[in-house]
Amino acid sequence: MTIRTYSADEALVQERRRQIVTAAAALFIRQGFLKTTVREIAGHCGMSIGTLYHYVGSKDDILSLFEEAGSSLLARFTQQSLSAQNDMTPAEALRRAIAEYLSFIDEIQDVIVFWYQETRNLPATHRQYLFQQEEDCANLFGRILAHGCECGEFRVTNLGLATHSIVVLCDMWAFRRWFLHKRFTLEQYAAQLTELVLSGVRGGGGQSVLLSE
Amino acid sequence: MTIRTYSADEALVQERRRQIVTAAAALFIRQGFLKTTVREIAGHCGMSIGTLYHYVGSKDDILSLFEEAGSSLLARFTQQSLSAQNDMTPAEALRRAIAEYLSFIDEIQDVIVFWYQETRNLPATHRQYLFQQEEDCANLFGRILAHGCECGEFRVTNLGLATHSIVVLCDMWAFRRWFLHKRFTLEQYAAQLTELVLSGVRGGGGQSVLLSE
Amino acid sequence: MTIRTYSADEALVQERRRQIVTAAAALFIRQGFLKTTVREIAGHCGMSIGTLYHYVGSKDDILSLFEEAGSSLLARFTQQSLSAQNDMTPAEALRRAIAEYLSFIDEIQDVIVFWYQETRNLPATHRQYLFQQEEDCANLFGRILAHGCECGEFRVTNLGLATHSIVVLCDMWAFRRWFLHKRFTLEQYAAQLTELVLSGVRGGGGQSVLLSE
Amino acid sequence: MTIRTYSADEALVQERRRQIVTAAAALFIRQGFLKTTVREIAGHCGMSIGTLYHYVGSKDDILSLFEEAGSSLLARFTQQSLSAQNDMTPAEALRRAIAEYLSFIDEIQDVIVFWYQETRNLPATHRQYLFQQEEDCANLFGRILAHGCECGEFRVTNLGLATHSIVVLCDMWAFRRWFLHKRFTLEQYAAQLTELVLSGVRGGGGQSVLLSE
DNA sequence: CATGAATGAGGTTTCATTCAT
DNA sequence: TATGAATGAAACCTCATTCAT
Repeated sequence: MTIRTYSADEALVQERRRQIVTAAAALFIRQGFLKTTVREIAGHCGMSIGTLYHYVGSKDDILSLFEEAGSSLLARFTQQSLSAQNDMTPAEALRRAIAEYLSFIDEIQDVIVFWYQETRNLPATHRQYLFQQEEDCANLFGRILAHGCECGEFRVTNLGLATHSIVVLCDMWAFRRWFLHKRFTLEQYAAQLTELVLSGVRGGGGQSVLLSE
Repeated sequence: MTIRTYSADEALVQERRRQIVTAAAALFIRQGFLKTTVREIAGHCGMSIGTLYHYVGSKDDILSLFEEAGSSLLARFTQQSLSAQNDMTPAEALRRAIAEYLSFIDEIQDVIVFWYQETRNLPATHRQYLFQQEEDCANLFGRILAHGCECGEFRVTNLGLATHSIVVLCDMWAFRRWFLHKRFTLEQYAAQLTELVLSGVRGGGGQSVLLSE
Repeated sequence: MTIRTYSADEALVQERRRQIVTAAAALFIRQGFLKTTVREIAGHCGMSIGTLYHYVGSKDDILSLFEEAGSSLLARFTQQSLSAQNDMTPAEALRRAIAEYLSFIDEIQDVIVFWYQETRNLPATHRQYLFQQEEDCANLFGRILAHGCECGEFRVTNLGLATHSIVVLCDMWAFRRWFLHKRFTLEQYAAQLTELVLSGVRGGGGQSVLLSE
Repeated sequence: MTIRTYSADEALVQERRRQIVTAAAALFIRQGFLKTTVREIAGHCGMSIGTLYHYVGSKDDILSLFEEAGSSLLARFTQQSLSAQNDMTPAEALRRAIAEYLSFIDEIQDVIVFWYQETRNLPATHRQYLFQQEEDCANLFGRILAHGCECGEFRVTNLGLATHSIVVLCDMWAFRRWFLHKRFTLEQYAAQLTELVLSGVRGGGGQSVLLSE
C-alpha cells in the first residue's frame, strides 16, 4: 500500500499524515466515512485542501491510513501480549488476557465501533488484512483455551466458537457502550465478564440435557 | 413519527410505502444507506421519483420506514415468542429461546448487519425506539435467566450482562457470518452456542478462583 | 457507443444532445476541448449543469457526440457523392469530385481544423472510426484515379500517395485558411487546385529527370 | 519576447532554459501542452519547481520557448538551405529542395505535428512569428518555382498555391505518418512526391479541359 | 541560487429535491 | 394521482504559482 505524495521528505510526510489521520479519525468516528468531507478534514488539521492532497492521494487513502493505524495498534497489542505465561493456570491466563484485551478495547473503543460499522467501505485487500489481525488476536484466546482443555481444566466443545465468543463479548464493551458504560466500570465489566466466560468454558454440570440434542 | 405525504388515501399511502421500503431495503442492505440513491430506489420499485416523493418526505424518511419495519419485525417476534412456558425447566426454556431467536436472526440477518452498521444515520428518536425493541427482546432471555436463578438452576452474577451476552452471541451469527457460516449450519451453531451459554449461566465449579477477585 | 442518460424520452434526449453538441462545437472549435469547461457548455446552451448531465455522462461523451456528428457528416458526404459517373472522363470526374469535396470542406471547415488539432484527445475506438471515414472518403478519389490510369489518361506512380495528396490539399483549404482565404475565393481555389492536381496526375514530360533517380 | 527571470547571470539563464525546454518538448509532444504539468517538466529536467520559476515566468513562457526553439530550427534551415544554386536546372533545384526539406521534416516531425495541433495555445505574437518562419521557408520553394516559370520549364497558374501545396505535402510526412510511414521509407516518399510535384508544376497536356473553366 | 511546501480557485461530476404538466 | 425534467449546492480532486527558508 503506497500512497501518493508530492513530497520527498519522508519525515514530513509522516508528520503530515499523522495530523491528517488524527483529524480524520475524529471525524470518521463521529459522523462516518461517507459523511465526512475532505474539506472538513483539511479544516480540522489546519491545512488547506491543496496541502492535504500533497500528502495523500485521495479520500480513500485517508481511510486506509486510518485503518492501518488501527490495525497496527491491534497487531502491536497481539505481539506485546504476554498473557500466557508458564507459571499461570489456564484460568489465570484467561482472566488476565480478558483484562488486557478489554483495557485495549476501552482505549480504542471508537475504532472498534468504526470497524463494526464501516468495514464495508474498505477495499478488499485492507479488509482482508484487518480480518487477519483480528484472527491473530483472537488466537491469543484460542491458545489459552486449547491449553486449558489439555490440562483438563476447560471443556469446550468448539474451540473456534468459544474463541470468537470471548472476543465478541469483549468488543461488546465498545459497540454496546450505550448500555454497558451506564452500568459498569471497566473493571467491573472485566470481572463479571471473566466470571461468565470462565463458567462457560469450564463446562457446567447439566450434560444430560445437552447430550439429548 | 409522521412522514409527509401529498395523498389523503391512507390505504394507498400504506401500499406505496410498503413498495418503497421493500425496494429500499434490498438496496440499503447491499450498498448501504448513503451509497443508495433515491433514483435507484424509485427505479427498483417501478415508481417515478415524483411519485415516490408523494408518499415520502425525504430519503431519510425511507430509512426511518425501513428501520421501523425492522423494529416491528423484532417487536412481533418478541410478542409472539412463547418460549417461557410453565412446564419447562429453565434450561429447556433457554435452549428453546436461543433456537427461536437464532432462527429469527437467520431470517433477517441482513437487517441485523445493517443495524450494526448504520444505526448512526437514524434520527435520535428512531434510534431510541430501536434500542427499546432490542431491550424488550433481550428481556425474553432476561426473564428466563431470572427464573432459572430463582430455581437455583442458574447462577448469574449480573443478569443484565448475561442477557446482553446471549443476545450478542446470537447476533454474532449475522455479523460474523463470514466466519461462522463457513463452519456451522444454523442448527449446529444453535446447539453449540446453547451448550456454551448453559455452561456459562450454570456457573462452573472453580468458585475459589472467582472469589479471589 | 451508448451514452448515459437519465431520460427515457428518446426524442427529448436527441434534442437536448443536439443543443449540447451545438454549443460545445462552437466552444471546442474556438478554444479547444481541454480549455472548454462543462460549465461553459451548459451556459451556452441555456441549461443548468445538472440538466446537461441528465443527457450526457461526461465531458468526454460530449466530445464523442461532436466527433460522431462530424464523422457522420463525412460518411454521408461519401455516400451521397455520385461523382464518378459513367459518361464522364476521368478528368471531369476528378474536377467535379474536388469541387464537391472542397465545398463540403468549406462548410465544415471548423470541424476539419478541429480534427487536425484534437484527434489526440479521442478515445482510440473513435479515432479508428474517424480514420475509417476519412479512408472511405479518400477512396472516392482513389477510384477516379485508378480508372483514369486504366484509361491511360492519368499516370500515377503511387495511387495511395496521390490520393492522400489530393485529400490533404483540399483539407488545406481549412487548415491553412489564414493564408488561402485571403487570396482565393472557394471557386478560385477549386479551379486552381484542380488544375494543379490534374497536371500532377497526368504526369508531365520530363521523365528523363525522374528516371535518373 | 522577454521572459521573466530572477537571475542576472545571462549564461545560466540560457542553460537552465535549454534544460527546461528540452524536457518540456518531450512532454508536450507526448501528451500535449495542456495535459503536461509544470511539476512534470521540473521533474524531467531534474530541477525543483522553484528553480524552474526562477528562469521562466509561467507555463506559457515554456511553450513560447519551445515554439521559439522550433521556429529558429526552421529559420536556420531556411537560412542554410542553399538549394537554388545557379548551375542547377529548376527541376534539379526543386528535387533537391524537397529532399532537404523532407529530411528536415523527418528530423523534427514531432514538432511539426505539435505545430499542427497546438499553435492555438500560443499568444498571438508568437503565432505570427511562427507563421512568418513558415512563410520564409516556403519562399525557398516559391523562388525555385518562379525561376522555373521564367525559364519556361514550369507552368504554374498560381505561385502561392503551388508553393503552399508543396510545403503541405512535405509536412504531410509528419502529420499523416500513421499512413505514410507504413508504406514508404523517407527516400521513397521523397522520390515519389518529387515526381508528383514535378508533374504538377510542369503542367500536363489537357489544357483544353482546364480552359473550359 | 535553490528549494518545495503551501495555497485555493476552479475543474468535473453527483444527487436530493421541486414543480409544471 | 403521476411524472420526470430541471436545478444547483456541494462533493472530490488538480495544478499553476508564490514565498519563506
